[in-house]
Amino acid sequence: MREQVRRAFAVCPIEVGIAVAGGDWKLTIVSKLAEGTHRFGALQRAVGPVSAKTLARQLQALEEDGVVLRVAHAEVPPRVEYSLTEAGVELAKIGEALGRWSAAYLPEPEPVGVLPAADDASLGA
Amino acid sequence: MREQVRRAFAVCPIEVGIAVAGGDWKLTIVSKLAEGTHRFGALQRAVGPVSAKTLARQLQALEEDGVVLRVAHAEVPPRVEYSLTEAGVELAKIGEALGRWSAAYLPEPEPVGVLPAADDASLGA
DNA sequence: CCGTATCCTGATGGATACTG
DNA sequence: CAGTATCCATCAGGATACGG
Repeated sequence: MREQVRRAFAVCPIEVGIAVAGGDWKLTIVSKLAEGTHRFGALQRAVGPVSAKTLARQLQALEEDGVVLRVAHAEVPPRVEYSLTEAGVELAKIGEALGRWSAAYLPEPEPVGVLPAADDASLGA
Repeated sequence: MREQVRRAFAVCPIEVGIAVAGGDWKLTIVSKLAEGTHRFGALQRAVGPVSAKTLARQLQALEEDGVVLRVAHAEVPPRVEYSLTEAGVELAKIGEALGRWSAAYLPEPEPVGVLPAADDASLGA
């Protein structure tokens, strides 16, 4: 378990959860792994615009906190597969809930330059 | 809505949720407010070892993201009361779920200096 | 292919002192 | 009481180059 997580225990369980899941990309990584085992490269493409360094670090942190499982195959070229532990599966559900929450309560900002479609009313009498 | 949140929309809803709730103390603040309206000072004591500056900033962010409601009373001495919006109430539920998750899956680290109780087995044959 | 090493930047968060 | 201003340390995260 990481030091950051250990320190959060002194405060409250919610902060522990934030310490584990709070970093950028982390819950997205977990939600992608909830769909199935991914290799490193596939995961990077699935998650979005995340750098390899950051993805690797977040995966290490998640592994150390018991959320993801890492299996390296001794092959050439190398193949490393990531999946969820039981704790990870449960955490993924919370991630899904958070995604639903933001979709429900935070209106997507209109992209700049996109005008609302004209309808009959806007054409006047 | 804050710029950080706006950018997260380009990735996925989960990252939006992280952008809103991911900061240190934020979910703890929300969970405390779920127990009822708090004044600034009371909230600071309830949350834990958070500095006034950080608490004020997190509250501003949460207000801007539509999670908390801030009501300032024109009195001397000043009185400011914080409470949750409907979105905040829902977010608090996710915070509770995260707290339960960490309590269930992350074993509390033993405080340094505490030794496991000796039992018969440890005394050897 | 799967990372790590290095360097860099900006954001976060605490301490302290101060204001309305 | 409820913050804000300033300074500061730390760290998260990206870019690039390189190693196994």
